Amino acid sequence: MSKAPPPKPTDSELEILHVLWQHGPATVRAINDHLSQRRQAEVGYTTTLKICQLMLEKGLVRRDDADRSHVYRAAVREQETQGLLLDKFVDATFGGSALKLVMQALGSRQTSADELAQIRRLLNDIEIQNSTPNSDDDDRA
Amino acid sequence: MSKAPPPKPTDSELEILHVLWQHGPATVRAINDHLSQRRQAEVGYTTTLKICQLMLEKGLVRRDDADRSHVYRAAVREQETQGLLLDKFVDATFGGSALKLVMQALGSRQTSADELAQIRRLLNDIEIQNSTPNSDDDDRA
DNA sequence: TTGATTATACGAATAAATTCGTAGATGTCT
DNA sequence: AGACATCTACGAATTTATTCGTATAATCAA
Repeated sequence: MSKAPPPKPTDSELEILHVLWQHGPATVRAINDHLSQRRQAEVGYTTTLKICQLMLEKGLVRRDDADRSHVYRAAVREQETQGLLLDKFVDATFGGSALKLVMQALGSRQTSADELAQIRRLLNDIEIQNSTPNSDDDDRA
Repeated sequence: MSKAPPPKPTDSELEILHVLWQHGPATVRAINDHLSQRRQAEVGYTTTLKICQLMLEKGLVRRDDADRSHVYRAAVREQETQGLLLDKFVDATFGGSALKLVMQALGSRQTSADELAQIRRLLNDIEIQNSTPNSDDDDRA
């Protein structure tokens, strides 16, 4: 039991993860450029560097330091991380009820017909899976 | 322009708001009892008191100090507050895409048939509203 | 009345997240 | 080589959230 799972990223860390997920491995310089663009104000270079270093210690990113400009890449998957954050958020804000969250998200917001269709498709898939319960047991039958 | 809208509550503040939303106006003692129950560890009484006082300054709660034991009540509505928090969360975690959030919430989670039915009903309502866009204009047609 | 209980107010310690300055190493250009 | 730019490492200031101790006032019980 030597590996602790990476902790929940903070807001700033999540912002950097978004850049890495979207653009792939990048130097601190490149990350900083993206962040500065995405915001209204400039971000200090050493600020970004510091957060990258902290993320490395936490296991949220890995880095290749073969060259002088180290290259960082995400060490956590986008969906898994979002799922982790979502769990916490649902607990804290909606008392653990994912249904309430979905209702709120869909109800108080403009949703296009295309998006609604996607959700319907997902609902169908889920119901199919629910009616075909154990797919991991009968693969050797 | 004298009133600033109440700010986003912190995690602890949200926990207190949950108590007030669920049980109505309450003294610090009562709030503290609920919090202590809801958690594993005890919460210091003055900790709860302090947060209530800060929430009062922020406009998140109001209080009746007619009696010696002041009575606090929520000054923000549950749905509005959840909507506010949800917006921030969707921006930070899903790049502003409520669809991704819903897909993640439904996809990586056990959802009962009953809940799925509720969501379907909501989808139907939304589509009806989308296809009857301006209900406040054509009611005199 | 006097002592114990319970309340509020206030200050401050602690912890976490964010920010940036500075030092020193390395690389580049002329 | 020498001047200048760029990178990492590190320390520290700042801010925010959380926690609780202590002082003081009000209430209650004997």
